[in-house]
Amino acid sequence: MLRLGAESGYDVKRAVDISTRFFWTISEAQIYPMLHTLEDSGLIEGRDASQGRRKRRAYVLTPEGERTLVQWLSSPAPDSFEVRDVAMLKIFFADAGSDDDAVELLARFRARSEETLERLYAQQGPSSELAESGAGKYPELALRIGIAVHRAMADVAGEIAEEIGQPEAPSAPG
Amino acid sequence: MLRLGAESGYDVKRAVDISTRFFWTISEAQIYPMLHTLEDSGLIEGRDASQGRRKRRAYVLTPEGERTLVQWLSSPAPDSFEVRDVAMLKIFFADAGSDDDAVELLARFRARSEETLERLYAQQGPSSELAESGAGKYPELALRIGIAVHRAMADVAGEIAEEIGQPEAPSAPG
DNA sequence: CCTAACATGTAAACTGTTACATGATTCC
DNA sequence: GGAATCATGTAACAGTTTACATGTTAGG
Repeated sequence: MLRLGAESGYDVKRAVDISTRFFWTISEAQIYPMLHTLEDSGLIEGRDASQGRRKRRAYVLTPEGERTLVQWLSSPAPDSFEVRDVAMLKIFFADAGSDDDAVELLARFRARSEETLERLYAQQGPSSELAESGAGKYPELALRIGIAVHRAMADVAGEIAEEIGQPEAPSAPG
Repeated sequence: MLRLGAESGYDVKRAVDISTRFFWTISEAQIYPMLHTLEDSGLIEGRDASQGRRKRRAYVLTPEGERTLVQWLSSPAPDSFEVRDVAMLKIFFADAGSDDDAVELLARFRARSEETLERLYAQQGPSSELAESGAGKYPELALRIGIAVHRAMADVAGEIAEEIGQPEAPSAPG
């Protein structure tokens, strides 16, 4: 994030909240200790950037930090992928309840993705905070992947809810 | 999982590994203490099911456990959704490296989803472990959502990789 | 005979969150 | 004057994983 224009820990937190948070979150309590650790290991360098009495520390990547970042990008180690989704869990175990309950579950699942999509769409285009930060092209491509994923989730949830609502091959109505 | 046919802690772990693990994982070290906790609170009931000298404890849901499960399914509390994906993070920060590195990143991202898809497809159909366990219809629908998500990820990653490989509007070839 | 699968458990370590604590500055 | 935002930090807690520890049984 420092490489993409963030200077302070506060900046980093804000950047994460509007960009990576759909596939990686952090809390403030992690950031400040981590900045100290990174500075101690020489990957970033901080300088005092206090404005008047408000204290502030501005960091930049050191050449070694930049190298380490590039190495990490091309490291062949398997990239861990973890999902923890209570909504999916509820759908999985929905046989315990009624079909109506399950349709409700799927509706909520879908609504969640639709809401996420709205926020993701808002980040697209040249006037968004993401584009204006001049971060490069890859953050926007990551955004596109996020949109594709939530679009797929919303669509398939809608499909399934409809199928449950009207069971297949009704045996002679009336 | 006890409701879907698992009896022992070992059964639960196996069931998780072949079904929910794409949206919820657990380790063995969580299961056995949790089974004790659930038994203490009266939601499940265990009996000794040792076979010869091999000790084994078989659990079933109590009526109260069943009620609690159904309540959980219909509880209106927001369902937390967390993703932690190192591959997405690398794509997001790929401006730090070369386009070739990014294409490689996307290829691996895609391959990961394709591999996951193979395992998910293997669980579909009437001869799969999932279907044979007679768990009901919702586990299969959850599976369908997983397939849709990974299908979308693999497809969009392929698209993007192709776009980077051949930049748009080439200015007079040769 | 040996390996894989069945089966249960604990201790230590690690990661991350929530809540708390403090204070400055800007904008309405 | 008050709320929102900028800004940094710590302590306690919760949740989870890794590594260890142990023993049985079935099948090649």
